[in-house]
Amino acid sequence: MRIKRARQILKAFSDDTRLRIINLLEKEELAVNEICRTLGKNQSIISKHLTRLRLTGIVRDRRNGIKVYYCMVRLKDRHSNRLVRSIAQGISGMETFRGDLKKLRRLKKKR
Amino acid sequence: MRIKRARQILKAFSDDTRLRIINLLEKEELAVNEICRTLGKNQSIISKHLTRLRLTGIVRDRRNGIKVYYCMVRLKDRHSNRLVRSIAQGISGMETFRGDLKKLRRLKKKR
DNA sequence: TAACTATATGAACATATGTTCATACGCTCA
DNA sequence: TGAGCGTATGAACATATGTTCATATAGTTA
Repeated sequence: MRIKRARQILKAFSDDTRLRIINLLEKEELAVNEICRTLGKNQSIISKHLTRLRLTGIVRDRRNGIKVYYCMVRLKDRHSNRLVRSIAQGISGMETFRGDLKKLRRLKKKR
Repeated sequence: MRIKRARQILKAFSDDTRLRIINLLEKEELAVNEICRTLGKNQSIISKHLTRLRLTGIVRDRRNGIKVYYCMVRLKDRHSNRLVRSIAQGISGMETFRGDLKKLRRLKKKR
C-alpha cells in the first residue's frame, strides 16, 4: 500500500455521513433508498457519498431492477483491508451507530 | 466516544504529512526540528500540523530549553485509543514510512 | 543588552469538501 | 407510449484545508 492510498482510505472515513453509511453496510447490503430513510438525509447527498466510497473501492454497487444496492468490498491489498477493518471495528459500538442500526431494523419491519 | 470525536481523529490522520509525523512519533519523542529534517519540509508547515495533532489530543508537547519535543499521547477513552492504535498499526510497514524511519536514524547518527 | 536558534502564528491563496436545488437518467408497469 | 419511482449528477455556494511567506515569540549565550 502506498501512502496516497492510506490517505485516500482515511479520508473516505473522515465524515459523519460516510461513517454512518459504512456502519450500516457493515451489517448488510442496502438500497440507497433505505440508507436515506435510516439516516434522515436527502437522496442527493447520500448518493454522492456512496459514489465517493465506490470510487475509493470501499463499497460496490449492484443494480437490481429499479434499485441500486450497495455493499462493503473486501479489499485485495492486505494492508488496505486491515486498515479498513480496524477502522470499521474501531467505530462500532458508538452510540450514534447503534441508534442507526435500531432505526434500520424498525424501518425494515414496517414493510 | 461520540461520532464527532471519531471524525476528528480520522481527519487528523487524513493527510500525508501528518501520517508521516505520527509514524515517527510512534517510535520516539522528537523535536520539531528533527521532524522537519527527516521529512524535508519547512518548519512552518510541520509546526502547524503538530498544532493540529495536539489540539486533537493525539500528541503532546514539552518544552526543553529552546526546543519543543512532541510525543504520542495514550488517549483516556478506550474506544478512541483503540481507533488511534489500530490506524497507527494499519499504516506501519508501508514503504514511505519505513524510509522516513531510516532517514531519521541516519540523521541522528550524524550528530 | 544584542545576536542567534527554535518554534508558533497571521495573512493570503489555491484547492478540496459538504451541501442543496434542480434536473437528467434508468427501469418498470399500465 | 407515458407516468412514476429510484438513483446519479451538474451548478452554485459556503466552509475547510494545506501551503508559503513573513513575522512574532521564546529561550540561550556572548
